[in-house]
Amino acid sequence: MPQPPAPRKAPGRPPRISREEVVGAARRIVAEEGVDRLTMRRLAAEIGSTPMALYHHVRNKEELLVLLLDDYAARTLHRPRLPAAPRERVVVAAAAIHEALAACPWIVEVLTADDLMSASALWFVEQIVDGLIACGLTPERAVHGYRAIWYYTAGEIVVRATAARRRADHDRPTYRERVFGDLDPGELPRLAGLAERWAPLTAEDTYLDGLRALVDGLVVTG
Amino acid sequence: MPQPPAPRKAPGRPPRISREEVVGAARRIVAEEGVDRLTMRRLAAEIGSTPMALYHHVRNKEELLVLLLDDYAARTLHRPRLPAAPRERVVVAAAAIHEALAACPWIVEVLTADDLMSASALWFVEQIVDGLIACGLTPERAVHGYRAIWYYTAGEIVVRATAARRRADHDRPTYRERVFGDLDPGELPRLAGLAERWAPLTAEDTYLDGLRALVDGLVVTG
DNA sequence: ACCTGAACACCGTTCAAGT
DNA sequence: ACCTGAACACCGTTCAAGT
Repeated sequence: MPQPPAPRKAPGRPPRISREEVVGAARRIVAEEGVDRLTMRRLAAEIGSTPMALYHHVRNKEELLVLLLDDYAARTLHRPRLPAAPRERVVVAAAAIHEALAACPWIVEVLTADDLMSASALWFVEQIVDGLIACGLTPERAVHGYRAIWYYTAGEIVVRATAARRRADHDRPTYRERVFGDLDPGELPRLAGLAERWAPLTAEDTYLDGLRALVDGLVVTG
Repeated sequence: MPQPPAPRKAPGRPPRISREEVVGAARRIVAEEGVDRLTMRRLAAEIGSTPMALYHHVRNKEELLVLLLDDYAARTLHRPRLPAAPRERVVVAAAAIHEALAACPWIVEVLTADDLMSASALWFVEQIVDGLIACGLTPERAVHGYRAIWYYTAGEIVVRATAARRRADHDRPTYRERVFGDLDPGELPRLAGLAERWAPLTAEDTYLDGLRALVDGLVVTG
C-alpha cells in the first residue's frame, strides 16, 4: 500500500489534514449523497480545505476510490463461520463477498478492478481457492475457478446496480421493454412466450442458485 | 426503438444531419480515438455542426451510447452455425456474444445495461434459453440460467477491460501486486504459495472453461 | 512539507433566438 | 422543424507562489 513520504525529522509545515481524514470525508459524502457527488472540489469543501490540498494525500481521484473501496471492505467484510464441507465453504465465502458488495452499489465504478484485491478480501479468496483444492482441483484450476466465481459475482453486481440506476434515473419504459414489445413469435418463440414474465423473472435474486451451479460445474468438470 | 417525430407534411426547416449520421460519426470517433474522446462537442465538430444540433436527434449522451452499442451489435454479431446438441448450443451462443463484446472494450460503459437487449442480440438469447429448456430445465430456470450466463460473461468483460485499461494508464506496480508482495504464509498459505504464479494464471483466458462449468452446473443441478 | 489562488482545458445540457 | 450562440454549472489537474 502506498504511504505518504515518511515524516523523518518533520521539517517544514505541519499537516492540517491526513489521508485518513480525506478518506473518511469521502466515505461520508458517498454514503449520504452518492458517488456522483464525490468530486475533489466537494471533498475539499467537506474537509474545509482546497482541492489542491487533497493531492498531497492522494495521488489522484482513482487512488481515492481504491482507498475508499479498501476502507469499505475493511469495515464491512467480516469473516463468517465457514462450513466444513469444502464445496459449501466456497459458496459461503463467495456469497459473503457478494453480500458486502451488493450492499454498496457505488462500488461498481471501482470494482471493475483487476481482482477484488483489497487486503481484507484476501482471506475470502484464500478460502475459495483452498476449498476448491479440497474438492480435488489442482491449484491452477482452483485459481481459474476463483476467477470464474469473481467474474460471475462482479457481473451480477454491475448489471444489477446499473439496471437499478437506470430505473431510478428515467422512469420511462426501458430499452428492453421496448424491444420486447414487438417480438416475432415465429423467429423467437421462446422469448415471445416468456415476454410477459421476463421482467419479474429477471428481477428475482438468483445469485445463489447461479453460484451453486457454477461451483458444482467447476468441481465436477475440474 | 425511439424514433424522431414522424415527418408528416415536412413543415419547417429541412434537416441537415440525421440520426444515422450522428451514430456513424460517433462510431468513427470511438474506433479511432476511444470512448473517452467521444464527447458531444467533439462529435458535433466531427459532423461539422454544433453540440446543440445533436440534441435534436438524440435525447442525451446515454441514448447515444445505447444507439452505438446497438449499431455495433447489428454490425458484428453474426449468427454462427450452432451445434445440434443443446448444451453445446448454449455454450456456442454465449461464446459468440462474448467474442463480439470482448473485441470492443469500450462497450463496458454501456454494457452494464439491463441485459444485453440489443435487438440483434435477441436471437442469441433465444438460442440460450431454448437450449437450456432442451436440456430439461423449466422455462423459468432457463431464464435464470441465461441470466447467470450473462452475469458471468459481462463480468469477465468488465473485469478484463478495466484491468487492461489500468495496465495501460499507469505502468507502475498494480495494487494487487503490492498486496501480494507481503502475504503471511501462516494466515494465507494457499495465496502465499501461489503468489508467484498468480499473475500469469489470472492472465490466461479461461472464459470458455468457466462457461462450460457454469452450463454444466446449470443443466445438472436444474 | 504542506497548503493556496488562479488558471487550464475541458464537460453535458438549457435557454432564447434565429431561419 | 431544425439549427445556432451564448451561457450555466460544473469537472480533474497543474503551476507558481506562499508559509
